[in-house]
Amino acid sequence: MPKIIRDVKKDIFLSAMQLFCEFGYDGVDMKMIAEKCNIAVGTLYNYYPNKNELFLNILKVSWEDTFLKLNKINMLNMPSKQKMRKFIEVIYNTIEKRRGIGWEVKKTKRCTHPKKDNNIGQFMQVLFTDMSTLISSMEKKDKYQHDPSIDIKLSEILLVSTVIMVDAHPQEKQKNIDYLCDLINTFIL
Amino acid sequence: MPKIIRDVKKDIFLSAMQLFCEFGYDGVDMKMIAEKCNIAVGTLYNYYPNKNELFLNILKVSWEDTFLKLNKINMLNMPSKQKMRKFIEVIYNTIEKRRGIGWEVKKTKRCTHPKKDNNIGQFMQVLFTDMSTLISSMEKKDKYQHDPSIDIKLSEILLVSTVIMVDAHPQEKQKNIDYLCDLINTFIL
Amino acid sequence: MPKIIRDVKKDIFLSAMQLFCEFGYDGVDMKMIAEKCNIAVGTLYNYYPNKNELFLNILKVSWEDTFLKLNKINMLNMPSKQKMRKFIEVIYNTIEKRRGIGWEVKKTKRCTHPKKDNNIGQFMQVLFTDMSTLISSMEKKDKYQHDPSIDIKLSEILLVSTVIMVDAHPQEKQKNIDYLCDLINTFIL
Amino acid sequence: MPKIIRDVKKDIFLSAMQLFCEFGYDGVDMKMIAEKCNIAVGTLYNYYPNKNELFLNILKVSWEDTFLKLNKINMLNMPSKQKMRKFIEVIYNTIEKRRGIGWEVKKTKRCTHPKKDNNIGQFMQVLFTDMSTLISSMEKKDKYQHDPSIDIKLSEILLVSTVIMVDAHPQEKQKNIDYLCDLINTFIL
DNA sequence: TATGAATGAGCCTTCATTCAT
DNA sequence: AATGAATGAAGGCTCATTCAT
Repeated sequence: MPKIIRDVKKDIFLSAMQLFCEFGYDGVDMKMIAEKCNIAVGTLYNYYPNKNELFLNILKVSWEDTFLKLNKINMLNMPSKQKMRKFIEVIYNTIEKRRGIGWEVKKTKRCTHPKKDNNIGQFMQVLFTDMSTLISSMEKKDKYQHDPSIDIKLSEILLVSTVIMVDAHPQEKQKNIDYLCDLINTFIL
Repeated sequence: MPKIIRDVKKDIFLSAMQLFCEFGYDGVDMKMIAEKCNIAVGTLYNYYPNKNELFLNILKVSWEDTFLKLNKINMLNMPSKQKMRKFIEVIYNTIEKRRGIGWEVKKTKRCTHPKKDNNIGQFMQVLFTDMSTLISSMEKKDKYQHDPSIDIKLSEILLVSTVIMVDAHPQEKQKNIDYLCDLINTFIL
Repeated sequence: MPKIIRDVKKDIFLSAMQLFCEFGYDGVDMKMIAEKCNIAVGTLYNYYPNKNELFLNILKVSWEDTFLKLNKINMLNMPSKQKMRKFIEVIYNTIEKRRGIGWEVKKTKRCTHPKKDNNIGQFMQVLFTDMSTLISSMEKKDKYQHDPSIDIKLSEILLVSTVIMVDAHPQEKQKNIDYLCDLINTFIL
Repeated sequence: MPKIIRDVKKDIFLSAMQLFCEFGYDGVDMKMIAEKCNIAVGTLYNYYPNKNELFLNILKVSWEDTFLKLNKINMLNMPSKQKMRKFIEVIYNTIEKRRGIGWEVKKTKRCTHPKKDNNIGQFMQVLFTDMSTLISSMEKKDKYQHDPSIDIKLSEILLVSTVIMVDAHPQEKQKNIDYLCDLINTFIL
């Protein structure tokens, strides 16, 4: 019978995630997180070296899970368009769950805070790249077939468009997904 | 022979714009702006009442000009797709000039600081709405014709997609525009 | 054997009080208070949410204690004039201890900054009112007996007169009190 | 026919007085004064070396006039109590007209801002002294006759009490004056 | 490990005063 | 004398991070 030991690190992770989702990076301070976990501020720093890393970690883990699912879909044997729809559904769900954090997708290299070296933008780059690798396995229409940048661009467009749909029209999930499919399928065979 | 008088207000405007573009709203402080203009911090406040207004002003002016152009295009007598291309070119140019500021798009609904409510998000709402009004005059494909939300969604998707293209692939302007046209034309007749 | 733990909150309270007494509200800044306590500015804000609250707190606590004493006196069974002397002694002592803070009396109605509305004036109103309630239980001379404003006016006059006596003639406590008694007893039976 | 030349110095004086009356010393800034006079801020400094001197000047001139009147009354041949009533009426009127400035009466030596050497408190000392000289010529009741500090104390009490009456009960002028007479006459023969 | 008070650099904004024109 | 833009020191407050217990 396993002893119920509170997994503080997880606790922090989840609480911070909720807060970041609701208020965004700058809208959350370490005290809020600590309070939500019922621990002291100092304790946070026993598990995560700083606010930035904590945020980054949340971002990474959130998407790791998503990528697992995307990979599975990718291995299925089905037409690209069908795959793409499944793709989009998974991405939509992820962003829907993460709300606020989703927005940080739009912080790329340029918008990094100059003083604090937050490498969030860097993470986004990785996210886009990973996503594009998956997309690269889908067949494109002739016109785009030989364009080396099509995959990364599709992944970028898909992600930011999903984010804004989730944010601006949260009630219309199904329709949003349909739009997004139509949108991306423009390029898919 | 034009008098060479330094137009401080313009100076501030431009310097601030560059900085906001590069570092985002939160990444810029009034001292940075003042230093970039070689003026004292206090001087900034002779021209703009506060940081938020300065930013908002940059945003507004940037887009005012753009809307003038978009309106002109809208009145032209030509097929929707042609119009749309011209549209996208204008928008692309605007965002290209303003770069990073585009990212503040994220300040829409959810992610506004609970405490310091700068009304940037409010501005973005207006921007999206105005844009969608213009788009509403273009004929959509049958499938989308009776969807009341299509215009606003197209404007949202167009804007965020343009922002990310400009940001991530600044060297491929022509190709980006082509993609964006293909993307949006998916919905246009 | 009492533990010698520095009570920071008390420390701040006392230091701030001394400074406010000496220099008035506007003459004191948070840095001065912090320096007097040998703490960082930020620490102040761990104990009091802002300068105004800190000041108000000092004001309130100072007078809370005083009102307890005044109430006790009020319940005694003795001629009004005797009561009044006891009253005045207590008030004099309070003001003597708090000195300069008394001057903030001026923050009543009119002279409040239009912009930064600290509610010191509001507090003074309450103070005057409470005081007048106590005074109302004392018998007035016939001439003033039916005047509804006599109590509040007496409390106002008593307080400001005490403040100025304490301030201008700190060495003559006994004589000051005698004057004040004569002054107020003009109206008391 | 005298040319109508705007007396700028007088203009500044009057505008500043009105503003100081309404908003108090700290509630008025040089720009407000300049705007009220329709002159540039810099121009103010051609007439008054700084804000403090301007304020002081207003204070002095305001009271100079009052002292002229008080002196006249003092020379009249009438019972002390009658004189005193006339006295109080003049003082009441002065303070009533000056409202906000009246309050600065209560800034005595202690409450001077430490950094800026404002000698307002100093002025108040002079005011009290002058006033007490006038009062000294009135006959006191036996009990107080040989008290060297009675005159200054009476002047202090009279002034601050008048200020608070004017401020707190502006509608009851006549009654206020009656109270003040009763109050001070306690000491006058 | 946990605590949470302490830190202090940093931010936005104000305003009396100066000075080139 | 008049102008009013420019100055920059201050002031109130925040918050990521540290550290003694």
